[in-house]
Amino acid sequence: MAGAGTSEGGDGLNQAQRAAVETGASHNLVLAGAGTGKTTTIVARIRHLIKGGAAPDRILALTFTRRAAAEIRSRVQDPARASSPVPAMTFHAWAMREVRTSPDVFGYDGWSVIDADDQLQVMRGVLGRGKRVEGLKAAQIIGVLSFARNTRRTLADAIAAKHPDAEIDAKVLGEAVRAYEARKRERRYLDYDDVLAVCAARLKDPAVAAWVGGHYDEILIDEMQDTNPLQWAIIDPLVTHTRFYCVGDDAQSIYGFRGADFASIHSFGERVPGARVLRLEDNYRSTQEILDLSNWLLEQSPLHYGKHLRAVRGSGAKPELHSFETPQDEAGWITGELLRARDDGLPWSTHLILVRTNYSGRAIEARLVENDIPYVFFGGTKLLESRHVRDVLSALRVIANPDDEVAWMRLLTLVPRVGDVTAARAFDAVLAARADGASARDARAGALAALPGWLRAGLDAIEEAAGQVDDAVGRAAAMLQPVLAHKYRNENWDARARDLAHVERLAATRGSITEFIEEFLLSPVFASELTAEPKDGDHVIVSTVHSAKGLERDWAFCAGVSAGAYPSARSLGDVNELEEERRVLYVALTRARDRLAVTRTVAHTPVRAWVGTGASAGFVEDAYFLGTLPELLVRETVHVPGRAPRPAPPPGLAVPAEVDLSVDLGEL
DNA sequence: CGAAAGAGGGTTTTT
DNA sequence: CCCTCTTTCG
Repeated sequence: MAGAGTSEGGDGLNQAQRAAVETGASHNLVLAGAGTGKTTTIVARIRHLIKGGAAPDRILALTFTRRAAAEIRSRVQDPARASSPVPAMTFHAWAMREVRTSPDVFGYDGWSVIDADDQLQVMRGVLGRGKRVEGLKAAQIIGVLSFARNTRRTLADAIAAKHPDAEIDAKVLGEAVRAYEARKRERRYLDYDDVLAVCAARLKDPAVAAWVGGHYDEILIDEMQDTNPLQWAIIDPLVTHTRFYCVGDDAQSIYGFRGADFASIHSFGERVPGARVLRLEDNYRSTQEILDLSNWLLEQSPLHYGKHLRAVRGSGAKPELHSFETPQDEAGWITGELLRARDDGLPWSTHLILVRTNYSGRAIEARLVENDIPYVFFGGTKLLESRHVRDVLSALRVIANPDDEVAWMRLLTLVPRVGDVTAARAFDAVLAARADGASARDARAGALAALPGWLRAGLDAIEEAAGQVDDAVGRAAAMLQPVLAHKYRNENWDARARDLAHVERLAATRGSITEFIEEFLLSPVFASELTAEPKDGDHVIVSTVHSAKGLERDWAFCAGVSAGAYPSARSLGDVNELEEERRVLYVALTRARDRLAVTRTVAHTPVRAWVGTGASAGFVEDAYFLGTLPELLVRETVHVPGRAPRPAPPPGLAVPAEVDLSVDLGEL
């Protein structure tokens, strides 16, 4: 529990925390450094409001990741009193809930939410054969567009920010973007940014803002430093209609890529008139040695965070720095430490393993599976992102929304001997029949006549079961079972089939296909949550640093802190990106309570780089964050497996002058 | 000629 | 693992 362990008062809060919890100002910003009890304070504030008479459903806690939302929900829930749960959810989930609950206010009734993969398909569709515009691939265009929308800048500005070196004609790119927007509208798709944008646009109407704001006594926002301009556009109009209680730390801003500007938290007072700013500065989480290393990292920055964490708990063991030859050795050593700790009687929940990328997490995941160590991987592959689940859901989607082109194309190309061309023809036939007024079922009967009968029969069966979503999922999985078993025959089909059974179970309580898919999209379930131990069982946590904010454990292993990774090579040349990388590492280091083990591969050679552009550019002798690490701050161990010296050959070995290298031709 | 299968190359971070 | 390009198959 963050922030526990102080002597003042029976509620476990220190003086600064209590002041923050009981503040009477209408708007508040709590600036809280790592480990100072940020989540504790939010949770205590919510309890305080409820104790003061607020109805739980008049309080709203907004977060940026679904993990953080789950954390708040579970900690607010008082086991003693079965009060109705306080809504804690991501910005996106809340925005969508508002839109869905009040279609007469927001519109967009019957539109489908699409995720990044679907966006990509739509963009590819409008790009046509070349699949590129101005040298940018579909994914890059989506990226620029999303950056523009989240930062509320023009496309041209976003291009300049994201691709400063490329010569891109914004006009030409703009046409591709317009085509993408038109296609989305035509198919009634809302992408993630649309969900926020719809909300922001409608809240501009003061009557709508008053009405929405009137639903809440107080809106709490976790990790305020990650708020981007699009999200501010939702907050701003509500400021006069409800109270805001925001908690954040500029040193932990790591969502710049999504448009967050960590400096915006400094102007909170001007943006939100009458806001009181409170500070939490005592770290209750870590030992001083862990904070010394973290403080040192931040002090190397040209930016002035003005942070110096002080450990209330006092002194402990020095952080460890372990160097290995390969990532496999690294993963093997971490696994070995976990097993050793288990033998010493420590529970699996002692440990947190932090990785920079999903990709690098997989190597560790594999070793955990190998050793039967129960774990949950936050930020790992989401169930919905796996291909087999998308395959099955495509069958549900065409029932829920017969115009869902992406789903139709995916479903149809699953049929043997059907590729893009045949599928597109069939989809056009569906559209044409529907335009003539045919029912969805009749449209399918005509358009799919030339395709195998199981597809039509299967879709009809799914439609009949549409009210029972788990039944519908089961029918879709059954219909596709033969083709999927073939498609994934060399790719772990058995495990994938089990996933599909999980999806069926998840669907059990949902009211409609649309509701289920939307819930699944906006609050994704991680694959490992289902395949690993049950949620409440004792387990190790593997997490990307981005998903780990707010998490803490007795031991933390920060893996892959190698030269070329911190900072990553692609961030060199941009001070802002470089500093965000620094903050990522800072977040990682500050997760540990007692033992911090930083691991890395290969011997360090200095990474020299130019940082910045124009007059502000400077040459950095060693960009690697740990390149200049003072020896005193860590205990370093180099794990290079000693190569066993080869014994000398026995004396007098006969060496042939030549070896016969020709192949035996056999009988010709 | 379109579709399927196989080989090779490359990966940020989240909703 | 995921996407793309190339080769092979029907």
